Amino acid sequence: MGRVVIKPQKKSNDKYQRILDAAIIVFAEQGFFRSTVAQIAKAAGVADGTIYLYFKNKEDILVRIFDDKTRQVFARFRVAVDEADNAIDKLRNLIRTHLSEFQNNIHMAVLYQSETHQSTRLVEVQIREMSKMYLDIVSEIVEQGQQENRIRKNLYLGLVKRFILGAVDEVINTWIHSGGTYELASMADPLVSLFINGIGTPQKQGDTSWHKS
Amino acid sequence: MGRVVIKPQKKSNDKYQRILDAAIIVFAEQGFFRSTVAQIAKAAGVADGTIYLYFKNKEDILVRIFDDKTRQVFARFRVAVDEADNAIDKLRNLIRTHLSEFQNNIHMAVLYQSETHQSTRLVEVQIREMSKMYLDIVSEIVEQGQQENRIRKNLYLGLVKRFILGAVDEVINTWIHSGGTYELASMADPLVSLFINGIGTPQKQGDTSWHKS
Amino acid sequence: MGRVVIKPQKKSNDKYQRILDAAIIVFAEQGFFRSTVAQIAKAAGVADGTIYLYFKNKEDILVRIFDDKTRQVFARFRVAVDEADNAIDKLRNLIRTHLSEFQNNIHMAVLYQSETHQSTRLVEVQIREMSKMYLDIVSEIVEQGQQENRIRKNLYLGLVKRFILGAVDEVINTWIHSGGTYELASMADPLVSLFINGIGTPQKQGDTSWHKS
Amino acid sequence: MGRVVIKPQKKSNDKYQRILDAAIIVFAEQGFFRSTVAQIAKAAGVADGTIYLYFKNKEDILVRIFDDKTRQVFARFRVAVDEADNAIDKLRNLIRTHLSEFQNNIHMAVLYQSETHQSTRLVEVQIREMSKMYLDIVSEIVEQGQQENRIRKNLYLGLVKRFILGAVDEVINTWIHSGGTYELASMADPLVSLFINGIGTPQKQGDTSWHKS
DNA sequence: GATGAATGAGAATTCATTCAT
DNA sequence: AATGAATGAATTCTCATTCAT
Repeated sequence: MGRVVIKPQKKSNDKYQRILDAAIIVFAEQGFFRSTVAQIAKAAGVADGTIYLYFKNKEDILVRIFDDKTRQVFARFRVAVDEADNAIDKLRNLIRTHLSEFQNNIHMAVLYQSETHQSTRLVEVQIREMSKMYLDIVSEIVEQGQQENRIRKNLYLGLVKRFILGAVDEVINTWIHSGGTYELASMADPLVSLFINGIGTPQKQGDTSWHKS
Repeated sequence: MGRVVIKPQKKSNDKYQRILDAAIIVFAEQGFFRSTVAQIAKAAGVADGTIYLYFKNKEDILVRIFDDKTRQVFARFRVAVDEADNAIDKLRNLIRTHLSEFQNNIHMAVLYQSETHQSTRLVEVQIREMSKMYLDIVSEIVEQGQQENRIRKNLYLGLVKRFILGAVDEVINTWIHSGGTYELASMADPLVSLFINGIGTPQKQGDTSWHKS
Repeated sequence: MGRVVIKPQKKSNDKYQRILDAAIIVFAEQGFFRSTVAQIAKAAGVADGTIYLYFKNKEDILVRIFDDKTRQVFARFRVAVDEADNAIDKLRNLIRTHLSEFQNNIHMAVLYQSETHQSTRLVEVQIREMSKMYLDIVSEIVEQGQQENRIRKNLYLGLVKRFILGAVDEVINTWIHSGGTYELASMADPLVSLFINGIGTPQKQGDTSWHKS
Repeated sequence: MGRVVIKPQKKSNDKYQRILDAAIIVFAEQGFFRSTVAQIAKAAGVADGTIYLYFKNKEDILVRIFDDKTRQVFARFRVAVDEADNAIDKLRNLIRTHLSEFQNNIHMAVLYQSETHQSTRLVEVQIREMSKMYLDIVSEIVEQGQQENRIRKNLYLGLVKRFILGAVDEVINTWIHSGGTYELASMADPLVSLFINGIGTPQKQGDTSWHKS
């Protein structure tokens, strides 16, 4: 996949990309089931039949979107995290990148939200993989934070990961349903603060941890 | 099959409920668009045409599910919250009820997760209303907690609400995709602890702001 | 329940009439195929199933309408014709009655127009019979007129009958599609005049009609 | 007109015509409502779905039949009329063409008879337009005849038009219901004679003959 | 490779008719 | 007799996919 530049290949690749990009928009705007292959073809500026030269069927388009596009996005998460040193900064970089990538790509954000919350996912494998990748990064950060003594040690890591991912997801979902207007990335710092400090008053002995009762 | 004869209720209400209950299962298992009216009819033990005596069309079934079922569930949240005195306990009751209601109603949980994360929702109005109801309860609790000095005052309330709802949602979503096997309600206390205390180490005094690096 | 036996019988008859009358209106307004049995039942103020106590099926309603109602109307044509002495007056009475009956019964007029011009008539037998009855009356009148020397003898009777019936029908059809507003019966005299005198200028002599007498 | 235009293809034009022609026959034989799209497709030798590449829906097929076919027919009336000089000959040409066109096109004749006599017409606009066109031609002829002193001047023109059109229509309708067997066009001359001379005895002021042959 | 016309399986919905009450 | 809920056959229309050009 890396060498490139052979003419027919390039041209094909061009159509492949155009179809993929068109599909992202059409799927995001109408949902997978309400979208028709004809709509995607029209949006991509190709004939209906051409779709089937590049994709096995309608569902395959969705699968490839997740294969190609979301992998790229998630790769950037890795980079962003590696750019920071301590756990808190890593977490902040992760969330900031997460929010800004989705902000720059509202159609992918919509697709991702929609597909991840389906019970019978069309892209089950891909989502599991990406979800795991994301949660592994968070795990890594949390564990580093614990070593750095910036993050508490008596945590249920499996839950902490959901806690963080879920909050970020919901912020994105709210943004989507508001029409994607306001500045999403600016939510990163306040979110990290909530993750780290919680909402409780710090001065109290305040331990309401779950293992108590 | 012969001994226990359950009388077919002459009350049409019976059929209405049977169709509704059947639809919840079918929609949850296959998704709205992959489900056919014939499947629902079969699951409900009625003829295809009978569906249309009780529902305007396929979409109307989904709308009524949200109108009827989820309202009932959300009414219980209110009750649970009112049973507690202080804000922390209210929050714990809310989340515990939320989790246990969805645990007892996995199909509704699936439907709810799916519909709330669609971009073009079929039940937009209902979801907006319920979402607002839920977030209002959370607001109320947070504000009471601030008066009780149990919850910090320098909070961005709009974000705090998403932060809490998102985390709970993600816990439910994870549970659904694990097959709904483990005890969901037991996540309530650990979650509340995370909300209140965050994941940061508490020993640092006075640092409650997020912009301090 | 068995005490009063007379009432139900009368009541039944009442229901029969109500259904028939309701059906005439519904069929006229929507056409036979677009009308539903449920609509007729509702218009008649009876239950759907009740229709089937009085009529074999939907088509049977239409048949009975023609059997009952139109026979009554055509009976009056006979009476009107018999009230006049000479052929011209008989023709005038026939047409005047025809127009005024249909004017007083626009829904029947609509039904009649519609059904008589269908290729596969649902009431073929009835229409043939009534058509014959009408044309026979016209024949009778024309023949009497020929004996009275009021009507030409070198006529193709089969055509003359159509010529008269067609013109009257078209006048009615035009009236229907104008909304049935103006005075239909007033067309009788001018029509008869056209039938008798034609539209040609009378002054010429030395007749050469279309076939050599 | 702002109708939705369906792609006029070169090769597909063939299919368009085949569907149209098949539909004329199917509609004529069974009536619009009893005809199914599947029947038309089968008669045209195409798949059911193919119909919808060329027509918006079932009703659209009927509309296009009237748009396309009947306009052609009516155009010929104009030509036939223009070929004659005096009013009587024009009228004869009109009626002769009318009868022979419908004779050569019995299915269209059936469709036309049926649709024009419906109260709620599916092709209201088209029929109104064609009806007006026809009646305008008749008006023109009559007025010319009056100038030529071949047609009486004290006529109610609105009625005369109906009188002529109705008689012709009825002759066609009778022919249709006889099975379309005999020679329809041969009715033209006798009909014109009836229009001109009427059926009354000319004894008063002599003859009412309309032409010298 | 591209095309887009053609296909036909499949789905939603309607409604005449039946039948238990 | 009267009801009207229930039925399911029948119909219209959509759209993913194919294939001849």
